[in-house]
Amino acid sequence: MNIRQLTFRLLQVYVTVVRCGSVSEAARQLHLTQPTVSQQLKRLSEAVGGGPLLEHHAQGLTMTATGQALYNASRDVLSRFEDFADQLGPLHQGSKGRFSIALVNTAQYVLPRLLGPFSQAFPEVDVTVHIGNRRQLLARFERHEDDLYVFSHPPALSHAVAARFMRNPLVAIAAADHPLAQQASIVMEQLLNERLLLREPGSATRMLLESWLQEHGLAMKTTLQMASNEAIRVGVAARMGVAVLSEHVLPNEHPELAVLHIEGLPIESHWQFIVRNDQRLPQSAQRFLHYVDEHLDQWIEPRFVRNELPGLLRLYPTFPPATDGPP
Amino acid sequence: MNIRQLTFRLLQVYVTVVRCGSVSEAARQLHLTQPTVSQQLKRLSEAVGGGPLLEHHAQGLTMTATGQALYNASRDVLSRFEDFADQLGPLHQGSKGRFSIALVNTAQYVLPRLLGPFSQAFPEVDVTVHIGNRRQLLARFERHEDDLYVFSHPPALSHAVAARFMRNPLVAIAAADHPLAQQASIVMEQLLNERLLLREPGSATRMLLESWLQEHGLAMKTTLQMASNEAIRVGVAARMGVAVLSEHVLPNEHPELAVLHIEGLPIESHWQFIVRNDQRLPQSAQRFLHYVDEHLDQWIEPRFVRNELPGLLRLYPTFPPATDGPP
DNA sequence: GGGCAGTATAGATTATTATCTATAGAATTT
DNA sequence: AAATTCTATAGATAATAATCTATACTGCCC
Repeated sequence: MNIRQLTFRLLQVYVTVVRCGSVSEAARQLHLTQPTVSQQLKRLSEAVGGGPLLEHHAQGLTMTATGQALYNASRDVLSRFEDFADQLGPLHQGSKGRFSIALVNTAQYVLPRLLGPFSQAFPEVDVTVHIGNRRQLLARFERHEDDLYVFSHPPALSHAVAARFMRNPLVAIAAADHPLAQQASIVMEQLLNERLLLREPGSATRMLLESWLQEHGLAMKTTLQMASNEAIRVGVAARMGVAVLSEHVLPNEHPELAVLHIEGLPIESHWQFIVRNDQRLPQSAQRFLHYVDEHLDQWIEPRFVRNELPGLLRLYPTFPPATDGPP
Repeated sequence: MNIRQLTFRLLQVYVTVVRCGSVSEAARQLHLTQPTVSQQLKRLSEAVGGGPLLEHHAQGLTMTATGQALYNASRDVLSRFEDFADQLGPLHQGSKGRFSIALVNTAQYVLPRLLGPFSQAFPEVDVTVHIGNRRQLLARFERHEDDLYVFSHPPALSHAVAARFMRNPLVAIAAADHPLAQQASIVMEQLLNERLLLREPGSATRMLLESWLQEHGLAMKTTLQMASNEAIRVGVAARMGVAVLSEHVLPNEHPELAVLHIEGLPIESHWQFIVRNDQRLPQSAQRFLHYVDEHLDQWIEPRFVRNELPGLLRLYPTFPPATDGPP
């Protein structure tokens, strides 16, 4: 590999092409013509010298093994220099920068409570938030699209580490004047006789409920799928049926709704941060995790706190590293 | 910072200049003329745009804060691409590459037992070993010159993590026919009445002994400084005096020497790996640590094993990462 | 088979980079 | 103070890189 003719620009172009999955599209994003990008790729491939980087298949590009390795290295290196660029001005340490975080739908109710104070404390950090259901998030995770992920049910962790930070109990709700709302103790079978309002298959909440039922040898009967948690909440209040929802989805005051007392509920689950360990974590994202660790107790009700961040933060030691070095 | 006109070559030049502490010297090493290097520095500084990088002082160069940050980033980035280059051929994972390790003098007796099998198992890894006394090693450590360090008495750990891996007991020895050699129990005061052969101040062995004595309110009397542990060993056999030495320095069979039974001895100390955490650890070095962790028991006598590597290795998770990636 | 979108190659132009020699200024040593 | 060593600047040149336009080659979709 001829490192002498390796430019950061070249890597930027390469990463863009991979991200876009298309040479032409990348050219457009970079405000270049398509032949330029093609030629850059060629030069890069020659500089690297490990055979071709990309292959053209039916739908879009595929990376070769070399291409994949180069992609990983490029991302790491570009990220490292973004961090450096952020350190430039007044010597902030991760208090300036950019990172992206992807959330499962349900977490969007609680994450603002962490992100809000954080971005107030570090206004110079740009946070990009992506919200999606579990399936979408898994795709993003596979493609290394974000720096941080919040899952309820984590993906296979061979290339990632997790830290739970918050309890996410699922409770059953019904309209306040629903017959079941009066009973002191209900068994799940009774609930299943009602019409059950559900999120789409693949959503974390639904998966949790399904696996809980399966464990207890039960199955759903009448169900009605709805697109969002709000829709479900409103639907329950309007007596369309009952639902099992994250407790956090409920507003603080909910006069039209009643939490049912079902044996075995609430179903315990947790939100957790997931960090890839085959990919650099930007300083600003490290800063965020540290900040959350320090302030979690102040931001959310004690009964929901479950802070496993210290274990994760051990991976990013002695932060901030401050200034140091040879004389 | 204009990342577009940032070349790996420029970073290489910069790192070399910093390492050499001199523009001219760097030019020589790089087979360039001095003005070329000067100008490269200028261009780099302009590309970075965070003010000057270096300052010329009385003795050599000093980095500015920006310069230091750039130096760190450059080292990381170059190291990352070296790893990538090593992955190129047949897809080895850290089984090809290069890293450097710095040892305290005493450890040179035991480290070959780890490095030997390792480089037999991974013949494609180049290991550079530096041996020095504690003082020299600290200087190297400060200057980020190596990837791995082996200390007995670790430096301040604010930018590093440590893992002990081996006991290093210090014992008192005398000639086999020395009067003390016959006694079943000796107190340290008796030993101090003999002439004590010592390493130079700053050596780890000597420091340990001194601090042990200080703790017990004792001080040395007649001493004789010698340059190496072998010299001391031979000196003791030749009845020049007695000594306190690492047990590992003794040959397996030592008919001319006797280990004395002194109360409070052996002084317990440990060898430990030190890894900077403000600097990337090359894959091959990670590989080495993993390998040591796995095979330590087979390589050294059980009574000397003290393996704290797992704690350290948690920092470098899921190794090797194998091939993975977006579809 | 004729478009159409994506990609690659060729040739040309301009901008930038890498490098040199020569020289001058600073600092250090003698 | 002279000599030596280091560093910076200027001017010149060859090499390389970045980029374009124009064109040709792919598949794929009707």
